[in-house]
Order: sequence, then C-alpha cells, then structure tokens
Amino acid sequence: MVDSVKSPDELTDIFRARGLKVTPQRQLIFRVLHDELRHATAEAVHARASRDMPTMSLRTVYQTLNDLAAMGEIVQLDLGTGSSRFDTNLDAHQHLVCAECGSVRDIVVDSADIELAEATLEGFAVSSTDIVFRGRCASCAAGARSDVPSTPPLSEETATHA
Amino acid sequence: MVDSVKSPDELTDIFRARGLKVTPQRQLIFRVLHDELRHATAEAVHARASRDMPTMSLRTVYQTLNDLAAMGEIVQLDLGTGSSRFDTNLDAHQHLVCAECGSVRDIVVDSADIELAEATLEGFAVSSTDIVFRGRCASCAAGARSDVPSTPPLSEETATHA
DNA sequence: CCGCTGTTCTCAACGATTGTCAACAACGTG
DNA sequence: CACGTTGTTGACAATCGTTGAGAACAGCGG
Ligand SMILES: [Mn+2]
Ligand SMILES: [Mn+2]
Ligand SMILES: [Zn+2]
Ligand SMILES: [Zn+2]
Repeated sequence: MVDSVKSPDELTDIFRARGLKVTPQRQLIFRVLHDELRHATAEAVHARASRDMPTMSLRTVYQTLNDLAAMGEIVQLDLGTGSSRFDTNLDAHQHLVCAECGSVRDIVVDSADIELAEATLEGFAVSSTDIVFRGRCASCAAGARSDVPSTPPLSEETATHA
Repeated sequence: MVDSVKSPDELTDIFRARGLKVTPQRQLIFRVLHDELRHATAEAVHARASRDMPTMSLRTVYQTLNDLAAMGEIVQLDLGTGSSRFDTNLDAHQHLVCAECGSVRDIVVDSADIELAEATLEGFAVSSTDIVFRGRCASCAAGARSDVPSTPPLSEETATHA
C-alpha cells in the first residue's frame, strides 16, 4: 500500500547493478533508512549510524543520501527548517511541519483539489506540487508555550510520534 | 485590490513610529522594494541599491529586510532556491517556480480547495499553507533545453515578466 | 591473493546569513 | 543650529549546512 524506501537487500542489488560498490557504510545507512528514520536530516542519519559505526563520516552519509536521492530511492525535501530532510516515503504526499518542535508528519492532499486554472498558468508546466502546512503539532500545543520555536531545528520526526 | 508593500513614505512613518531611524539606506531599500523588485533575494536588493549608493553593505540590506519582514511589511519566502526571497505581495498566494531559470510567479489558489480532513490533522493546528508549484516556465519551454537547470539560481523574478 | 576502481575519510572551501563592534549619523533637545 | 544620545552602518569574522579535493583504502572480478 505504501511505496516506501526499498529494503537494504534490494538497495544492495540496485547499487551492484549500477556498478556501485556495497560497503558496510552504505549497508548501515540502508538499514537506518529502512528501519528507523522517516524524515531524517543527514546529520540525524549520521548520528544514528555512528552509534553502530563510530568511524562513519558525515561526508559519506551525504554522499550516500545524495546517491539514493538521485536514483529516486528516497526524496530530498526542503521544508524550510534549515537543512534538507530525506524522505523514505515515496508516495505523493505533503507535510505538516511544526513551527515549534520542527516535527514532520506526512499528509495526503487530494491533488485533484488543487486544480489550477489553465489560463492562470500561462504556459507554465507544473511538474511537482510541494505543499507544506506549517503550524503547531498536538504535542506542542499540549506542553505549550506560545512564543518562539523553543526547540531548535531537530534531527528527525521528533518525539511526537509515540 | 492588491495588498502590496507600502510606499516609502508610509514605511518611513512606520519606522519612525517604532523609534527606528530612517536612514538614506533604508529609504533607498524602501524605494527599491516598492518600485522594482518583487521576489528579490537580499543579494538582488543589494545589487540594485548599490547602483544608487555604492557604499551600501549587504549586511544593511539583510538587516532592513529582516526588520520589514518582522513587521509584516514584506514576506520572507523559502522557495528552495538556495536563498530567501522577500515578497512584496502581501496577499495570500502561492508561487510558480521555474526549475530551469528560477523565475518566480504569483498564483492564487483558492484555499477552500485545500481542505484537510480534520481527522487527519490529529490536533495539528495549521497556521499557514505554503504551496510551491515547481516546473518550467513558458519562456524556458520556448528556448528550451530539457536537461539541467542551466541558469544558476537567479536574483529575481527573472526576465520572463516582459 | 592481485589489482583496478570506486569509496571513505579528513580537511578545507563554499554560499547564505548573522554576530561583533567601533565609527557614525538621525533626530529630539536646548 | 550645535549637541549628545541612541540606534545604525559597514567591515570582518564566524556560523551552518553542504560540497570539493586528494590520499589512503576496500569491494569485487580475475
Ligand atoms: Mn514525507
Ligand atoms: Mn509572491
Ligand atoms: Zn511540535
Ligand atoms: Zn524559466
């Protein structure tokens, strides 16, 4: 039902098929993406991977994430939170971004709802529609202090999802 | 009919009212924003302003743009093009961003079209909806080479608008 | 087990933006 | 209109996320 990131094994095959080598670093990143992180920053992936492989460099994480994104196995997002997020959900969808804690949640908006009048497009060919709903998540509304985004830009689909 | 950036005179009054000093630099920036630039980067504003006042520093431009944005006199946008754009159009609207030349065009999407099922929100309070349609503008489609975004991130609502 | 390639790692550079702070100018006051 | 206070400017360094370079290194086919 969901078109999510492929399994480490599948990604391994894909990399091999492209003549790319399958290193322990890459395998670890595959696993992290598949099993744990949803909208992770490179930093977050690195932090998680470093636990299992302390020598893992941030550079390698960026490299592999970029490779995966280039192959379309993950999607690079710019949600305006400072750093890129890498989305393992490949289905067409949009995001709810909490202005306070920075958590990211998937949401599906019927694209039929966003019909643009052809006339107003004036020849512009839309190839993708990025919608970001900004606001405050439930958990922030609960503990809430209404002022500034307290928690600095976070590293992942924060807390919240429990 | 359009809620656009206020006139230099009005902005002058607003700044004075807040105890902020009205310097020639600021006045120049007010004029540039009001008369010329629509979705300018700080760099673009600086380039334009520097023509009339060569000593103008980029730092001052950032400062003033941030001040104006903080007061709600302009809107800071992150369209994923590398640097912030400052929008002088204060009406609720969205953007068409050309992947090739980076041009930005306003477009109005009936927000009623984007009704989110309350249920799916699960307590998330949406405060703003940012929609960015990415694709290729008419003029790029005309001269078009279909590959990479040739023209690097631009400085403004490029060419196109003639 | 060998070697060719593609990889990893370290470290420096990058672009956009902000912090710092001394020199400076706006503007209310006398 | 000169004066002093206070906010502002401009030069410069620092920050953050990300990428470039190059040498050491490890897949993987032979
Ligand atoms: Mn997502
Ligand atoms: Mn606009
Ligand atoms: Zn939150
Ligand atoms: Zn274009």
